[in-house]
Amino acid sequence: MDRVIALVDMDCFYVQVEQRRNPALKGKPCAVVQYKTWKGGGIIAVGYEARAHGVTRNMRGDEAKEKCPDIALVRVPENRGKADLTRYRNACVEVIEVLCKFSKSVERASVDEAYIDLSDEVHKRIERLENQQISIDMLPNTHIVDWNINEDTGVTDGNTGQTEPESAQDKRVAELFQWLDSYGNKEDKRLAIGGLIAEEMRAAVFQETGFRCSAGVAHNKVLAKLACGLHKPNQQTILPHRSVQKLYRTMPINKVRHFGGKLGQQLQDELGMQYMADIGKLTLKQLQSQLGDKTGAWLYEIGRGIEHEPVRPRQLTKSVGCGKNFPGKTSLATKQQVKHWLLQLSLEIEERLVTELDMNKRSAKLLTVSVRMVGTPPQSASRSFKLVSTNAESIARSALAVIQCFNVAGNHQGAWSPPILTLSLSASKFNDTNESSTQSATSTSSIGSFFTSRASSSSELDLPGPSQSIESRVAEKSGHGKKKKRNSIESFFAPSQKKLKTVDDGNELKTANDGSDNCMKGTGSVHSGDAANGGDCSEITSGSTSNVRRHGFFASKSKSDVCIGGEKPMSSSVSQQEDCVSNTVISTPNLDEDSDDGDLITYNFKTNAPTVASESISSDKQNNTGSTSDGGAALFPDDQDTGKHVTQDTKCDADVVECDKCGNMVSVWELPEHLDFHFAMDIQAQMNSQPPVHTNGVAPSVANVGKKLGASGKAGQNSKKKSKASTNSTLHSFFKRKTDTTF
DNA sequence: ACGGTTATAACT
DNA sequence: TAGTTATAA
Repeated sequence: MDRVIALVDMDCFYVQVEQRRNPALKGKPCAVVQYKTWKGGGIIAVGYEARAHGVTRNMRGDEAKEKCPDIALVRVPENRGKADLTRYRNACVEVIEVLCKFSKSVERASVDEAYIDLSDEVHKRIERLENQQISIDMLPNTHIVDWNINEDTGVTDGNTGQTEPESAQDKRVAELFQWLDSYGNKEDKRLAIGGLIAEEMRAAVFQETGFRCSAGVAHNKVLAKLACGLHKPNQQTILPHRSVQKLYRTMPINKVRHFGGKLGQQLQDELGMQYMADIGKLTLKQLQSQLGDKTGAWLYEIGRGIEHEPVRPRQLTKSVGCGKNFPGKTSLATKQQVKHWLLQLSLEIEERLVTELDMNKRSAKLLTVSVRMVGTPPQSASRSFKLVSTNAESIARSALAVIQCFNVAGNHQGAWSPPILTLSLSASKFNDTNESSTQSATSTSSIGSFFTSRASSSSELDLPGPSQSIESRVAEKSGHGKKKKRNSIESFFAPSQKKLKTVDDGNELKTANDGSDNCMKGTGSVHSGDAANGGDCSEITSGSTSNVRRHGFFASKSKSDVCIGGEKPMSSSVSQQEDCVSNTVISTPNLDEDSDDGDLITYNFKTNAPTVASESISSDKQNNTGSTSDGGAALFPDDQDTGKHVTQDTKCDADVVECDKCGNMVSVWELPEHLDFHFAMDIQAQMNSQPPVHTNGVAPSVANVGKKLGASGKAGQNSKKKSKASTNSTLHSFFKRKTDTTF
């Protein structure tokens, strides 16, 4: 009771946003839907006029039309084939900004809700206004949950037989008056002032954004939220501590925050509870023995209207994610589809991350890919990897690499087995790019400085955002000890940047920035111990020796060679290991075959991952999928869809980009290899024009890589060819082949 | 076929 | 500690 908390909830937010954009919709029954084809689209917001006709969320557009023929259905914008909620997120920012004028601690709870801790503000006003009375007209839209009047909607109390609107208003005023006049404790007075501030906040929100909202004011978050829902559009409710028990007596458990799911069901099913008041009937011991010490203690207090969850000052989200469902028959059953959607989602993520860096000076460090697959029940799983580039294609490739283990379909035929029902990407672990960026990667080693300088100079040519963030990470990481050197080497193999025009289904043109590959992080250590140390992996920095972007080929090698964490997704963790073969450097596929999709990555991934400590089996739920820990390479023969597939794939896949180097259209999934081609071409040109200089690390590195690669060459035929990779002739043959198949 | 997100606790 | 899953909104 030491706090005064307000929960502001925007009324049918999306609808209001649309009505503001199109004023003609104001006052009319309307709803916002996404996707129109399936039964008129799914409703995600309903205006109050439409609610009056029985339209609800979780209803299809068609049903809404039946209930309310006049309803205006506004469609959520669609981008890259998926719903795009940017418009609403932006509107939310407007609101949050207004709220922040009233308190330092504003927590964005969702796109349309925010908690505000008004304690400090209330305290200030008490000192200033001292004994000033709070009059009813200062709380024009405020309701009080009091002890002697039946709350809950229009259920007549049987007392007065007046007209609805009037009686309601009279009741509100009467209660408010009674409360203001009767309270004697400090707590209620503070809540009253909180209500006053809430009125001001809501007025300001409306004035500055045009949006109406409701609010709840109480001593904690749960009660503020509960109170807010008592009087909804454009009103607010104060819930004094004294009124809690009365309210609880008729409040169904599942209506309260935290009790809407399993917990609430459990309380009802196992403890026979029905209303919130029932919680308070059990002793602390009883609750704890039934639900555990922690939950029990928490429940005990909630039952008494007490809760301590703090309002966490945070206006920005902790993660940026996007996803899409592919229900029923639309499930993704081919690699083509999976790749296509991964790219679409990645494009949105990229856009949002760039904006994030731009607007809030921060960048995400982790990318989590989640999938839900057909099964009974549907199976979910997620994998994450260190994010080193916001580049969509890079993200998409890495994402594919880490979820390919879930595809148990025959490698060929481009099938994806259990079909995917949901695909989503989420970027998190944001770090401010402000500070860390400046203190460059002061790698003292000659090699280090050599590559470092190269990297930075080349990145200057690129888009400011992403490239800079990469550098900052380099600096950050190079900070501690021995990893520095590795970074330098990694940077050599890491992709450089290059701008590419992406043609999306022939409709949009987009500029892609750097090409550093995500999923490319290195632990640098070969033993499991270190590797298991998950997040400790150093990242590959972006370095370049040419203006061409390259990853697949050389990058892969460096990974398998040095055993740089490579594609290994973040650390150990059960399932991943299953896919892993062993940390031994196994053949690294080569451009030759896997030219198709950046599957190359996947392959490496498997071979490397195992560096992690071998533990656990852990539940692994029902994960059929990769579970078959067939450590062998057989499991994921990583679609070595060979040459022809490549061409075929390229043709079928609409996700193609134009290579700046040669002007050819190339599938983004082949880009790394394609660019390797140019890169190698350049090297060859250099070699031909001037005698080989194998002095300081540079050339040797390349040669080394080539060797290892060859030694561990994938399967028969090509491995031979590879083994000579370090020689000119090999390079030559490589070019030749590439040229033949790709062009 | 309740979609798209976001957050946090729990488990390992 | 941190990745993955479950829960809740």
